[in-house]
Amino acid sequence: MARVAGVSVSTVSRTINGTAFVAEDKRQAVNRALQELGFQPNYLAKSLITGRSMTVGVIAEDIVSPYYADVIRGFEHGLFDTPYQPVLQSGHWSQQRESGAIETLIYRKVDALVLLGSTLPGEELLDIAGRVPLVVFGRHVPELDARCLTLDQYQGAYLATRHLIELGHRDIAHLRGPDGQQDAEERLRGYQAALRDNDLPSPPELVVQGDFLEQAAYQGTLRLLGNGCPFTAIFAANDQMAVGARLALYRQGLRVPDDVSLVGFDDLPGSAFTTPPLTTVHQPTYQIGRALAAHTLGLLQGEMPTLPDFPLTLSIRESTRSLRRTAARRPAL
Amino acid sequence: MARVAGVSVSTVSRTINGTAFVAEDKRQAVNRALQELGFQPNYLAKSLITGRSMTVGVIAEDIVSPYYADVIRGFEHGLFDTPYQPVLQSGHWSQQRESGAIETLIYRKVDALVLLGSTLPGEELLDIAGRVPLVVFGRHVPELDARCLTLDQYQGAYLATRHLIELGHRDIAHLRGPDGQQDAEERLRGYQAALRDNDLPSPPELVVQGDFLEQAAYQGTLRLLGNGCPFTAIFAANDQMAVGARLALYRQGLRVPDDVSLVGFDDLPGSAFTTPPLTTVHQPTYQIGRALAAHTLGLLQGEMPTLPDFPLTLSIRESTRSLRRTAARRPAL
DNA sequence: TTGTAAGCGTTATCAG
DNA sequence: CTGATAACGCTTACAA
Repeated sequence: MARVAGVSVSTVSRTINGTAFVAEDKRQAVNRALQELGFQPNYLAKSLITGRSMTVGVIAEDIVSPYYADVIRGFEHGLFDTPYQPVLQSGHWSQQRESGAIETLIYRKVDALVLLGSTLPGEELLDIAGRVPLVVFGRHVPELDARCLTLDQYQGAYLATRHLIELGHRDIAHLRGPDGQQDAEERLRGYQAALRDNDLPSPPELVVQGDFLEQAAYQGTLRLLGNGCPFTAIFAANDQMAVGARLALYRQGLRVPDDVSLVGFDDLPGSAFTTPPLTTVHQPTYQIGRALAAHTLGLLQGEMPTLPDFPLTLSIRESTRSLRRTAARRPAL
Repeated sequence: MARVAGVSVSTVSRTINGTAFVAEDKRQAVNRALQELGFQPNYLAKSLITGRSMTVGVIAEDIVSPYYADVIRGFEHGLFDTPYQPVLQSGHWSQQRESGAIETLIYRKVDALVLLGSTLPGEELLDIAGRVPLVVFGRHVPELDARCLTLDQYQGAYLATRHLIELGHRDIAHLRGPDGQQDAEERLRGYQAALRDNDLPSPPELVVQGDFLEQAAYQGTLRLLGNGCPFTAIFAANDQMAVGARLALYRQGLRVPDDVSLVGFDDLPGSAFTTPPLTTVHQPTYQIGRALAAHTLGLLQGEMPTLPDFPLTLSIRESTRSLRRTAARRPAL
């Protein structure tokens, strides 16, 4: 390449990277040779010496999940027109897979690591943060406070439940997420707090276990309808579970929202198009993705950026309605 | 590292990679030092010399789309327990973005490239195939026949339409995908062929334009209902559009399947849980992902693997019903 | 079996 | 402003 242009390799490097002034004629000669050979510098050699790979690793619990997918989209957009490239990997909800993915990405010399959800213990995350700039979403580690973006799940659940209460519902069931999962626990607490604050009972029979997926919510709703404890509304711990519940209600001939009001959590892309469109707690996933990207970029430039706060809001659509216009009743089996 | 173990760098390299026999005592010394220092070889230096990065680039039109997400999941699973790592990028349905993503990945020296859908012209793909082992899904390029995995969209659409015809429907509308998009055109052709083969009319007013998204399908269905041309069934070009149509019908007080039967295409993860569960053309996306992974692996090992055939099947659920049990009628406005 | 030394393709340093 | 030349951290002949 340098030979074709008739200059030294250093001059080629300088023209390509604009690291120093190069005389006009030499520069043109280099550019001509560049064109002619379709030359591309070797990224590996470059990174080997600069010590930076210009990539940022992103590990999502599950790339398939529409929830994380939207965060990823925001993150990607945030990195457009930036010299940095996102490199995605799945954690597959497994500590082992997640550790593996992290090691791989560090091994590949990513300049920063972004975790979209994490099943790893805090100390392990702390250890990783010592090896590579780390940004975490959906998981709070006290020692990593400035690098963790979390949403107030408790508040979101409280909002959702209060909405139902304000509509006149008194018997509100909850389809909860997996046992021990941080978000699931927070959402349960928010639900319970809203009931308590309004002097409403919260019988344990009205809380049924789920795993954030449709199938379990479907089954759970059927059990709920069968256990003899009346209710007029359901707060599902996420939209996928709300969809499962909605199908169970449909199969039992119960109308939403006429017979049972239904609220979800997440506001997935599809939730505005369920029948009826789902009232749900909106998570600004795309914006979160962009904020994570901006934060990472700042970190990479040696700044000490801070993460913004994202309050959760309620998207009120058509799956909830005032109880005052319909008689409170136990749904028919 | 070599100093700590008291051996030469070559011996370290040989123990790590098992490239040659190393005396037991030295090997142990090396392993001890490895542990002690938490040493990790530099991937960049290694790849620089071996010329292989042990990564395979995957570019999906849209990582957010549940359709591609499932293919990706299959692909990732297919690469588990393999020295190869997938590296994902989005093409964002734009030729420019897609080209950019491809260049980046080639620049990063991926050992193979997998395209999940592509908007690029065939000749460009051909050019890329000359630079790096290429596997393409959802796009057929004659010169790259052995590397292209495509599904018979025509056949799938034919199946869906014939199913409706067999149920007694005669006036079947079609919500088509974007103009010029290969799959969309094939599905339209399959729909038209099924009608023709059964001596059914296919008035152009019953075909409305869409873009594979819910919103346009919603609007399109409203137009369909307003244009005075009666129909008893809708074949949507994909599940997302079916969902949009279903909401429009709901808003107009039309029941599915009682008043209008509805068929989708793709069988997305959520389509089994819409209300009612959607009858749709099933694409074995996860299996496809695994097949693509196996094929890529074969290619990387210098084999000449062939891609399997995936016939499309119909998942008959609850959004379609026989017209014989209900009077054929023009849906009320 | 092991060590030495020559690269891999860049950028950084330092004379000129 | 430009050209040698030394790294970067590894693998792989080639010797020993």
